[in-house]
Amino acid sequence: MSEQLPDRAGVPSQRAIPAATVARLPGYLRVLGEFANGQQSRISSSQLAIAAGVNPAKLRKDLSHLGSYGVRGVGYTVEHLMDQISRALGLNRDWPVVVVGVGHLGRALVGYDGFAARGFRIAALVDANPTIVGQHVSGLPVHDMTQLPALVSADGVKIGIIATPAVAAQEVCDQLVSAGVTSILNFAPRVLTAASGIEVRKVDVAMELQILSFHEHRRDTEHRRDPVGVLATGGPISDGHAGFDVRAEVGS
Amino acid sequence: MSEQLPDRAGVPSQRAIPAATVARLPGYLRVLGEFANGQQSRISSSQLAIAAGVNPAKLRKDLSHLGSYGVRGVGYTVEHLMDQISRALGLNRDWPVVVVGVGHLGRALVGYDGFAARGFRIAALVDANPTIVGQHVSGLPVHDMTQLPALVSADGVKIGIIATPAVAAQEVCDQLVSAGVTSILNFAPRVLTAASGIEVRKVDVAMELQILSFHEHRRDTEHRRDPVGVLATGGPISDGHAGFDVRAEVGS
DNA sequence: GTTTGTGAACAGTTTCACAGCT
DNA sequence: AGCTGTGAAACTGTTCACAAAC
Repeated sequence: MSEQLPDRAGVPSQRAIPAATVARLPGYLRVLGEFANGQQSRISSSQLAIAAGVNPAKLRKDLSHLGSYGVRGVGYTVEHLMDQISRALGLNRDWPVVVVGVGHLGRALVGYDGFAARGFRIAALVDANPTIVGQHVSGLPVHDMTQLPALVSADGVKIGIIATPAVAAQEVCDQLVSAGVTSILNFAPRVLTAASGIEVRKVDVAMELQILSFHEHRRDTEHRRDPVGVLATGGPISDGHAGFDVRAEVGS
Repeated sequence: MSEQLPDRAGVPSQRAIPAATVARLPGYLRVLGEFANGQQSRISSSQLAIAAGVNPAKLRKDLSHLGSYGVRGVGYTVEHLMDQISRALGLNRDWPVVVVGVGHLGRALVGYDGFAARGFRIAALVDANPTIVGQHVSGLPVHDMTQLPALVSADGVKIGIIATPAVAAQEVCDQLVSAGVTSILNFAPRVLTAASGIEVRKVDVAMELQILSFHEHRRDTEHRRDPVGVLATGGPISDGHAGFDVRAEVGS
């Protein structure tokens, strides 16, 4: 941030992008894609920020971490910005992905178009259930778990998705890691333990609903105690999208 | 935190639970449930913290915001703690939920057991597609969008789930809000705009994958430039689960 | 002895406000 | 004029370390 490594070549330093920034870049990228479709070739920080649901200053600081330079007095070039963000995220290549667990959720994931749109290609489907193995889902065959190491190494798969029941998740995680996967997206409601170099992220619907429940509950009890205004209760949860106007932009 | 409101009755203040804490409470609750199943009635902060994948100090601070008191030298009572967390999250009641969009994803959600387990009851399924309307999914009829206001008010639904294609999401969001829903979980890859009192959370698979892609990309480029160690690149992304041992506990 | 609860130090993130460039 | 990039301030969140309680 303040530490500006000189960086070997004249390449703008992409060292040390803050975690919070990385988590927002995909959102910017999607919104930029919409502007590009709308034939717009230049965009200002406030235009993009409002569309992405963030504060303009935050957006500019985020972009500054990429070494991405807009033009003062003018704004950013939509295409150039998309290119820079894609590069920072490593999206200018194809990422083969293996999906373990081909139940309802796994099928929903396989059928999701947003996958291919960003360069994620489903390289293989794997399941432990013998009645599912051998089926074809969206044109892809479902393999047995024993095939996992071969499938992963054949395609150089580094990203795995766990869409199994909770009880199987840790075992699947271990097998993915020993097959060579180093990034995991876990949909099972279970804490996963993995070696320290492995990046594990989770999507947990029940947890999200419980957070919403908290808000509804708070709303109730506050109305009861304080019918006029809102007591100090701390801002939005977790991702911390700050609403900054009457209509708050939320989500990505 | 430092401000200790005296609070009207002798009730421990549950004012101002930090957003980051609220986001972790569901995880604690699940892990506690596992210990309860295992017949364990008392638990220490470090035991629970390790199982939940967080730092023990963080866990204790989180619990202290609930006014939840353990016993020094002993630990916490599993059942009492579950009760306190449930209460803080508003889970000691039933929450009817409406699901809009009954495609692959919607069906996966409807079939997900974790729902009912925490008191979330699917009150209604709604879809805009005439070929889906009238079908039964997991025993529940799919209603037409025009029925939304009636369904929501009949059951006092406050929580809505959007599982539609991206193009429909904002329109659905508006309709949910005008029907009386005040908390929304959005699965569509689209920024939603809603009135400031409405709580919107999102689940975005493509975004999660892109964050994993960033990590894989960074791993690649670092190995290339710095084969020995790891350069300063900032910690884990977003939720900030700090690994604090050789095996990092991740997820919830 | 053990373990909690918490002030204080630290780290990360957001926002402000303005200098600097077009 | 307009808009970006960025120090500095403000805020939020995490971790340490220890006094207090059992």
